[in-house]
Amino acid sequence: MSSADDSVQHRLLSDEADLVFKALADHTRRRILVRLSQSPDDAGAVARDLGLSRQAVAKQLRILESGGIVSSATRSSRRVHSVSPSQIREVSDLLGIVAQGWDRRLRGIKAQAERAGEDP
Amino acid sequence: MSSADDSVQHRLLSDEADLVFKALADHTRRRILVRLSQSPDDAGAVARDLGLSRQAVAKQLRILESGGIVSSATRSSRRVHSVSPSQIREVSDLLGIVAQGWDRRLRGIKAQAERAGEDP
DNA sequence: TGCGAGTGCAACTGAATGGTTGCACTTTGG
DNA sequence: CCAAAGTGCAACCATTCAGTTGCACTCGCA
Repeated sequence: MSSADDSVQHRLLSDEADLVFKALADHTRRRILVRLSQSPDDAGAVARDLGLSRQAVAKQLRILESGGIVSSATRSSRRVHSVSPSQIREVSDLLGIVAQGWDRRLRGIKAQAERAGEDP
Repeated sequence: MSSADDSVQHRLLSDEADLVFKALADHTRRRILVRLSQSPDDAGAVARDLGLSRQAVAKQLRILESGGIVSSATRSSRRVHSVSPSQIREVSDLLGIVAQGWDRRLRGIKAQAERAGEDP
């Protein structure tokens, strides 16, 4: 096991990863994400489009923000939320490395795994 | 608004995506994933390593399987679970496109969107 | 033949969570 | 000046869910 694997596994199990994955795990939050990607807006406008209460959307936006997936800017009394792709790209890259690593490892493991299974 | 965006948004909101994201959202499941990536094994062995009951691990393995993230092979009375990277790669690519798309939208570039998104 | 180690299924519990409602506050515009 | 529309905070409800426990089953081996 290389130190690169250690780094990936550590990041996979970090608190930050937990926030990002949890933020992406909910269907409503992904709907908000899609809606926000079309045009940044305040919680009320998003709520009207998705057929939810303003507070429900605000709550989910807080979770999305905690994962760093959306960012907000307060303008006078309004709060405009927009998608910030950096964290999404981070997770994408991380999972890409993970899949690649396991692909490589699977090729090596396959033979001995079968042998060990056939004759333990 | 290209058809590529429609495809990405549809996949982001699909039931399948829901299963995958939910499977990745839990810390214990990611620990199981990491453990399984080091060597495929049965639920009991994983449970012993992680300090959990066998049934708890089996339950999480079922969720991981429903998301297509791990696959299992029954050998006699044992069930050996291993990571299957295809679904992880799928999510990685999806999020990559999403982040890229939003980056691109900020710059107003559309040419690559049509090429990158052939509709299935 | 029987014991140990593996499996699945099911019920239960406690915690987390998504959504609603209600209230108090700030800002804008007629 | 005051109503409309925005904000945050908090309590409450229903549902989901991770983990445990218990039971019945199958397989391999001594």
